Amino acid sequence: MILTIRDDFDLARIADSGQCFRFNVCDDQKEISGERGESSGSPTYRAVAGDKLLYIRQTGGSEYELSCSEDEYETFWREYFDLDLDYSGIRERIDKSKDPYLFAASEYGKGIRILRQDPWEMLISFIISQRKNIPAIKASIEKLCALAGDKIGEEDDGSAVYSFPTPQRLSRLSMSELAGCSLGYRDKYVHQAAMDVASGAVNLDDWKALPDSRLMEMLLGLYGVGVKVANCEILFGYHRLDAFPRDVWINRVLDTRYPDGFLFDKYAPYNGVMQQYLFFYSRAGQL
DNA sequence: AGGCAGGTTCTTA
DNA sequence: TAAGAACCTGCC
Repeated sequence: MILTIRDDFDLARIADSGQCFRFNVCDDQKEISGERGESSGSPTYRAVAGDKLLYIRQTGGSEYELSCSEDEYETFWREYFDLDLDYSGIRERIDKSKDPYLFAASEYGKGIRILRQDPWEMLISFIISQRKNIPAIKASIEKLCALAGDKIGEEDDGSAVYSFPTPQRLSRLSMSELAGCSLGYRDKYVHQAAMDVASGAVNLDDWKALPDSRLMEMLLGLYGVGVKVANCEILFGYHRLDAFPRDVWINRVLDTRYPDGFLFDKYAPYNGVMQQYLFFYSRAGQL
């Protein structure tokens, strides 16, 4: 299907923003419609979320070609891309003269959106993320999916695409199988989280109703979840846009650029969006 | 070869 | 309550 998106929306920046680990650019000139028309310019991206698979490509200024049906777009991907929230309006809250660094970061990261990803998938992904770089995180997640997910598609080269494992499937993996996914010392965290969710002892959907402070408490009660991972889960898994995960990059920015403090009050309830701009900008070497 | 990567847990004072 | 060490693995 063809879609028009006028608000901030940049596939390359979203894919590289660090909030998602199964949203990648396709190597060669992947065709979406199947016709072998000359696909000029912009590359195709592949997004995998839960058991959904999407190919998407920018075809014009604000026009995009998606591999899904209009029905699947309306029931899933529209919400996934958070297309009902006005990100350019959020950017306009930044005062160029009063906060020049964030302004520059927001210009650099224009087009980033906070995807509405699944709490379960985000929990496992960010437990795995601790003390790993992004390629290593992605590699571990793909191994888990291949081991405990279902085949949901096939690439042009014949390789299979797998869904993210359900809690039940993941909880049934042995420790040696988990070790085979290069999880390192995180294997026990992943196993315990899968057991907790699969058994029903933890119900991540019920937690959607909790106030921020209670949600944070519950997350910190999980084995292998500390403050940073909990904040990532709150921002990316529960889409609470004021959460502000502090990792090494963000701490570096706060230390060097905001010695007198970041304007959290000013940017509420969208501090998490600002965090994404800062993270993306600093990680690109702009410090 | 040693250090480090989107941290958290465990141990010790 | 607060530092400091230990932790898997892969890649400079």
